[in-house]
Amino acid sequence: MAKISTSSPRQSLYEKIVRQIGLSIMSNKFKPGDVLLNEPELSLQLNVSRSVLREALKMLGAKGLVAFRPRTGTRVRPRSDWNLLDPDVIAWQGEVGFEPSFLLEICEIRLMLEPLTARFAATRGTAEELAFIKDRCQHMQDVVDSTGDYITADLVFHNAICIAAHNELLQRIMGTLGPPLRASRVVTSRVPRANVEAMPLHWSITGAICNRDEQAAEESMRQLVLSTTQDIQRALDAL
Amino acid sequence: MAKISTSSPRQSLYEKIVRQIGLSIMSNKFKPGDVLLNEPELSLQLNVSRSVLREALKMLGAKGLVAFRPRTGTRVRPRSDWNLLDPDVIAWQGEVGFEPSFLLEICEIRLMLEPLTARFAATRGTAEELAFIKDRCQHMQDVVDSTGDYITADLVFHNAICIAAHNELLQRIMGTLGPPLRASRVVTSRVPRANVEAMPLHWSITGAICNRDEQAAEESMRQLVLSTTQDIQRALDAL
DNA sequence: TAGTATTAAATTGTATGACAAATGAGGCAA
DNA sequence: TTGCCTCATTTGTCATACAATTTAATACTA
Repeated sequence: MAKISTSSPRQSLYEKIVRQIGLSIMSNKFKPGDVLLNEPELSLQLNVSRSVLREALKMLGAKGLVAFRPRTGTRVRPRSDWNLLDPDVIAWQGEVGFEPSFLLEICEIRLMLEPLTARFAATRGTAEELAFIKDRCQHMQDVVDSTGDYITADLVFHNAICIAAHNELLQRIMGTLGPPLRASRVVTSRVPRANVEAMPLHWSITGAICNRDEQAAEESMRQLVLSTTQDIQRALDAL
Repeated sequence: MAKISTSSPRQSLYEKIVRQIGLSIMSNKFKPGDVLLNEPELSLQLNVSRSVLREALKMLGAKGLVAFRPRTGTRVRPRSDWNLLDPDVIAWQGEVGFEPSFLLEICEIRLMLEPLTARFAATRGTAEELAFIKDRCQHMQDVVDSTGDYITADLVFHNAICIAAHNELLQRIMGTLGPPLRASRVVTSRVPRANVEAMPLHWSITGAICNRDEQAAEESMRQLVLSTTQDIQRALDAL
């Protein structure tokens, strides 16, 4: 088995600093509106040179997390300015723990995107892509009893459909929404029956797409997402 | 009248460099896979210090445009890795000229998002928010003969609906999709009749939302987006 | 006193030079 | 051929100095 490390083979110093400050912002250690320590002091406190600190801050600035002004300092921007779809921003939020409201918002976005995605897959998917979808659906069936594997297989399945829809921007959005979805699935998959009970819907989606039945593909996908959303909502309420 | 400048009151040097290299990438002057000049030479060529160049490159790296490796150099990443929803990335693409395929992809995303957005607005919008939607619809009517104003009014109208839907993530996505939408509207609005002919649909959306009629709101919004998409498609085909 | 211009201090912005660390390529040997 | 070693190239990191910008205090004037 190769390296498992999710993110840090050999992280550069500036990458560590980016991550560290990014996490500090997500965890509300630095709140929006707050002014960070000035660069010389902050670099001293983090034990890095000012160059490294600045490069890290610039990266955070590029993600919309902070803004710079001479004399005033570096300020954490309001949440509405953050690039919420930036992979790092999403990942850091996940490490700190997603807000339930954020997860529900993602479910809503998914409810908007996925049904039409399935429709487009049915319309435009190549024979190979449809075969792959079917294959991945079968794989879900195979690992239906293994919670962790099932979640991964589920994400791969939905991603396969997304690829068949032939929309690069859509793939990008769904891709960045993957990790939070995984997070919410972990919650819902506590109930072992949920996986088994969701399989019929997955099969009907797969069947509809492979039969080029746009309408059925869209509708069954809508049902699936609705059902998943309800599961997540219930699970979050139970906390 | 205050400053009109759309973007550059007094741009810092590193901001100029970010923009410059970013545009070079978008315009395919640096293609994905290409290796940039090494930092000392590039900084010499751009006439800035290596610090400034590095901070700029780090910002581009934060947006997924480039990757760094010792000895190998700084390489332009494949388009699939770009943060396509980053405001700057979108803006730079726009300055260079959007790919027609990209605009069509955006239309598809819009077709996915907006109908349900209208539905949620009908369900969850406050009285003030609904009043504002109505107000903005009226404003569209008022400026229906002024192409430029109409496009802006249209974007504001759709944004008002988005706000009433109460989904922060959705607002973010629609917000970043705004500029490219404006770009495509500029194409379609050449046909003067298009504006006038679209008004009835806008009014029925507004009416449905204000009457809390979710179903009608969703459906009429779907019709509007479909019709707009067809206009854009025709306009692009005609090029 | 009020209002305005000036000055000063604090912070980011920019430049330069030096060295460390990592990596890929080529040569060398088993 | 294969594996190891050496070396050159490039990014990574550090330190220091000074410029530019902006806010705030201060002095000055009406």
